[in-house]
Formats: sequence, C-alpha cells, structure tokens
Amino acid sequence: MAAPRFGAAQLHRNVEWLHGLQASEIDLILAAARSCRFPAKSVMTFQREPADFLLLMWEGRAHYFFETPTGKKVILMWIRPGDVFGATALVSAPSFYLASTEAVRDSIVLVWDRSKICELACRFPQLFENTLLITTHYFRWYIAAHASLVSQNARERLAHVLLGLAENIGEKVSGFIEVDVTNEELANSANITAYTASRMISSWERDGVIRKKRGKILVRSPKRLFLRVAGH
Amino acid sequence: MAAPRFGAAQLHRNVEWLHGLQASEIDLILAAARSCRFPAKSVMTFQREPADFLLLMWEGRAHYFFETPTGKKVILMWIRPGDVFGATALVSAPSFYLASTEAVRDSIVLVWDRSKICELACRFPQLFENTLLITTHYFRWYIAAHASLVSQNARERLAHVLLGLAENIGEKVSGFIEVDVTNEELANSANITAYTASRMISSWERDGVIRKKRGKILVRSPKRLFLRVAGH
DNA sequence: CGACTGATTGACTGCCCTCAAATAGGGTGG
DNA sequence: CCACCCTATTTGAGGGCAGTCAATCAGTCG
Repeated sequence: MAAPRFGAAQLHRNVEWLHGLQASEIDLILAAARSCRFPAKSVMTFQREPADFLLLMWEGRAHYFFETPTGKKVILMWIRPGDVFGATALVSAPSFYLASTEAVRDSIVLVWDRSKICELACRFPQLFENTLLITTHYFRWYIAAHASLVSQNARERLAHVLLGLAENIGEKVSGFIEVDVTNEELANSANITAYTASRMISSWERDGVIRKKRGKILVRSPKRLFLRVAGH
Repeated sequence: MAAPRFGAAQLHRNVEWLHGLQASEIDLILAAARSCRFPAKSVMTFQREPADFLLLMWEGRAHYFFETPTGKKVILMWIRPGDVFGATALVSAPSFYLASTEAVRDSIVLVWDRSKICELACRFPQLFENTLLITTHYFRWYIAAHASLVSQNARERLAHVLLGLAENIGEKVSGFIEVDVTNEELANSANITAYTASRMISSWERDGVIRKKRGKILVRSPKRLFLRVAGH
C-alpha cells in the first residue's frame, strides 16, 4: 500500500486551517481532496462565479485580485503554501467567489468539492472555527490596506508593498533581497500607475537603496528604504 | 414568571446570525446575554482592545470606524438592528477587535462574554457557520469599497455613499427621503474632505436633486442623483 | 535578428486637498 | 423673546500629487 501523496506527514509547515485537528483527521480531510496543477499566470478561481471548490495552496504562489468596472486590476493578498483560498465554498448557502485568484508561479493546489468540504466541516466544526480565524487575518490586512489607501501617498504605499514582498517572498542573494515582481504588479498592489511606480523605483535606485532588473528588484536594505520614505 | 425581555418571540426581524436555530435554542442563547444601553456618539468597542465581548444590535444604529495614524477618521459599514458585531470574540484564541464601533443613535445592545459565547458556539456550531456567512457580506462590502476608492472620483464616491444611506437608513418624508447625516460623516464615509463634500452637495442642491439642512439631507430622487453623477 | 513585453522619461493637466475666513442654524440661559 | 455660543457649513484662492499620453529605450526569447 503506497503512502498517500498528501497527508499529515507531508505537511512541511503548519497549515493554520487544519490547526487543532488530529493527524488521522487531517489525513482523512486531505484524502478527500484531489491535487491540481496551475501554471503561472493562470486564473484559478473567478470572482462572481459559483464557489464550488475550496482550495489549499500546496506548492507555489498566487494572489487574490479583482478588476474594477473600469478595467483596472487590483492585487490583494498573496497566497502562500499552506494557505486556503476560495473558503466562500464553506458557507452552506451556495454562493459566489468574492475575488479572483491567480497563480503567480506554477502551483500545486489541493481542491475539495463544495459538498464534500461542507460535509467534512460539519463533522469537524474546528474547520469552521479555523476558517473564521483566517478571515480575521484577512480583515486585518484589509483594514491596513484601507488605511494605507486613504492616509498614505503613492510613495509610501509603494514602499510598504515592496517591503512586505521582500519580507514574505523575497530570497536572500549575495547581500540583497531579491523580489520577483514587475513594476506593473507593484503598481497594481499599491494602487498607483506603473509610470509612477517606475519613477519612484528609479529614484530609490539612484539613492542606492535598491537595484532594478527586468522583472525583479534587489532590495539592499529594507531598513534604509523604510527610513527614506518615512523621512520624506 | 415574567416573559424574557429578549427572546425568540421578541425578534422583530430575521437575525441572520441566528438563522437555522430552533426558537428554544435562540431563547437559550439570548438568555445568556445581558442588555446594555449606549448613548449616541459613544464608542462601544475599541480597535486593538481585547475582543472580550460579542454584541448584537437590538435597537438603534451604529457604524464601524477606525482612525488612521494621521488622525483621519474612516467610517466603514453601518450596523443595524439584528446585526452582530465584535464577532472577533468568537475565535478561540483570545484576540483583539479589528475596528472600533460607535453608536450613532441611542442604542440597545445585547452583550455576551467571550467565554460564554465560545461555549455556546461549540454547542451550536451553526453559530460558527452563520458568522462565517456574515463575514462574506463584510468582504463583499470591503471589495466594493476598495474598488470604489481606486476607480471612482470623489463625486462618484460621495453619491454612492449618499445613495446607500438613503436606501438603508433614509426615511420617507413628504416626497423626500430624509437622511440623518452630517457633511463630515458623509465625507469620512466617502474618504473625501468635508470641504469637497460641501461643494458637491451644494452643486446637487443647485440642480434641485437634493435639499440640504443642518445635519441632514433630503434626497428628492435617488435615480436623478445617480444619473447626474453617472452622466459626468 | 526581429518581436514582444517591461521599463523609462518628459510634458502637461486636473482633481482634490489645504488653509483662511465668513456665514448660518439651533439650542440655551437670562 | 432675545442675545449668545457652539457647531455645521460655505466659499474662495492656491498648490501639489499623481494620473494621462506619447515616445523611446532595453531585456529576453524565439
């Protein structure tokens, strides 16, 4: 009998959504999912479409996003390995995804059918409770984003986004933190235009705080970047 | 034996948070709360303070809000009778309120201690599920607010806020919808300054779409207001 | 070597904020 | 009933941040 590909033993990190459950229960829950590959840049769930699946990022990276009626793309939170998304599927009344999700890297995702995961949640109400806890993180993020949007200028917002990315998805490379992100992604995350983003990044590069490559940024010193923005 | 002041029989409207529970269960849950009066303009829960209570608006009106580090007040969703708030108290790990709530009218509120409501939720997991459903409404609101903030101009945002208020808390008075709200509250809801709000309201009044009184606005025709903004 | 996507830069514009000062509504106390 | 005060609101002048548009430049991958 082969070992399961996805089980409690394979969890490299804490999956907050499964916190408080026994290993055997986790195996049971994971066994009810199927795994799915999404190439980079593919949209995994679509805003306003029926929330028929709950998903767990196993390997890769993604982010929530939506488009405004005017066609502007807005990037929300990042989704990292161990994060669940599409949790709207857990509410008993059939409903719709609140935002879209897009793979940023090639990703492996566990997928549960709505009916299946609702059934499991009724059996293990801890899943409801954990989901609720996770929504509080999302609200915290959203309130911070809202505050940023109404009280910070473009430069501050961009620096904040870049520092957040450096901390979360940056990789240390020879004295720099390398962040794989385009100006456009930064701009859409900070809610500014790519033109404005480019101007500010150039000015930081002139100051020697960062180095810019095509499609990536090397942050020399997050602290100096922070101070430079706070100072102005 | 006196009838309880707060019980299933006293629920004038659907309390979404209690959906799917039996009347006897609802009585049990309501009996575990105490009622509390808050005068208008009093702050009921404070952002970042321990989330020790879950609350249910019984009678009155309130809104969520927070203040930015720069001291700017941001008004979020309204709280109407039948709405629960401070639901952060339901997560098992002790946590903190994500936003502040302020009574706008004199209000009567049911209050549960955190430990008590967690205990009840474990007994009736439907409460978790209902809370989860309610959070989806909040997210929907927040995504709409975010979209509005990044893709609409001040005039559109203000009109949107005013139309929302007219629909939700407006009262029909001799051909007008009377909305009890100051320019400053409108401005803080639309994330503009009270000066800008005043200018726009004046222009709408000149056009005859609304009438302005001290501390209130009479909307003549929501449809015309909507069109006037959409047209520009 | 094209072709394509990402990034840069300048010039211009306009929305909305800021600050200052005046005006007016509504309640209160004498 | 009137004078007074506090708060809500109005209005003008001025300025700056960041968006828009257009054109160019630069990596990267067939």
